[in-house]
Amino acid sequence: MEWQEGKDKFLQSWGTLGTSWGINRTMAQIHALMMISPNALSADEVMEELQISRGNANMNIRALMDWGLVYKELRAGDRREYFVAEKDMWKVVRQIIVNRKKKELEPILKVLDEISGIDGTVSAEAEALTKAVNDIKLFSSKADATLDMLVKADSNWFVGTFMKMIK
Amino acid sequence: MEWQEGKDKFLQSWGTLGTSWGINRTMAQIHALMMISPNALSADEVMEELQISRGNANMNIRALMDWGLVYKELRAGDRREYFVAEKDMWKVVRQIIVNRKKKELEPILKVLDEISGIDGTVSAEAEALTKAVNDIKLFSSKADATLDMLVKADSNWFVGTFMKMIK
DNA sequence: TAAAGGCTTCAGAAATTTTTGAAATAGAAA
DNA sequence: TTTCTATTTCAAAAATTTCTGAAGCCTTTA
Repeated sequence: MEWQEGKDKFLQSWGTLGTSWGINRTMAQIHALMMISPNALSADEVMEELQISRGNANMNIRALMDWGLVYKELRAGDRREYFVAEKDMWKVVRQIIVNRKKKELEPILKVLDEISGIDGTVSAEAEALTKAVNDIKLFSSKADATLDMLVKADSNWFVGTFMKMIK
Repeated sequence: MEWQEGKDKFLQSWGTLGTSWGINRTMAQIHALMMISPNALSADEVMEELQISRGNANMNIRALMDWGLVYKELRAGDRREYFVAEKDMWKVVRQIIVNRKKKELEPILKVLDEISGIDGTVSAEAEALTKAVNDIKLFSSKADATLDMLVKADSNWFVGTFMKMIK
């Protein structure tokens, strides 16, 4: 397989994967492009490579920086900005966990707490709701703790201790 | 908080959560509705409760059955079909992992395998691509193994052994 | 066999998300 | 200060996803 073909296939697949996880195709592709680029890229290079508009490139690069997956790099004597992606997969995944946990797990836990205050003794429906909410709360707080642990753990610890355990 | 208010809040939040994970709002809401319902529901009840069309209800209930999250229940002397959701959170999450792993992780691993066949010695670009692909492959196969383990494990084992470990 | 009740399908409509491109803004160089 | 280059913003357009509703199908009952 040619390099160009492999690259295109990778960018394409990564975009698709992003889509099915609620991340927009372009953001995922920009990240993929930066992951496989040996040097920092300018907005123009991203636009050219992915055939997207300046606005689109700008907004998604910004979003990737907000997620902590891409950093800005400045060059002396050059007014343009360049960008590099975090390339350590473990750090990438950790960063994604931290972000999504904050944006999604925490709000739902808050809602569940509010709901679990209802009186579950008045009807079968209310009882079922209370039970489901409590089950989910229990599960979610365990998931939350597990993710915290994963995030704090470093890659070596994870690979060593955890992978040994599952053998 | 009233039961009705709690229920609405739950259905709404669960729908939103689904959306940010690439699951459509209605499918997530139907599942939520069935999770908190003490008895099996007919398509008409789902339509009524969520104010959606018959076609929409039918398609999403079918999809939930394909995912193994909802079962059909027949009643003697009644031609209608009723549906119940799997209510054990551990089983629900396991089922979701199995499905998404198959639909998303496996295809990407296949693509990565294909790409990793390129010659990484010809340019810095090709080398960077090869390295990134190999890193992702390594990480993904570990994730794959971890998920397999989680899926095979039962809830008690998980809570006991694993949670003890992270203390 | 016909009629009735319920389920499925899918083309078009509606809603939502993403992208464009040009104007506004920022800030460095002249 | 003015000009020039680059970045940001955002309303409108395009693309994509989801939903509707009615026609057709399938099964049971009369």
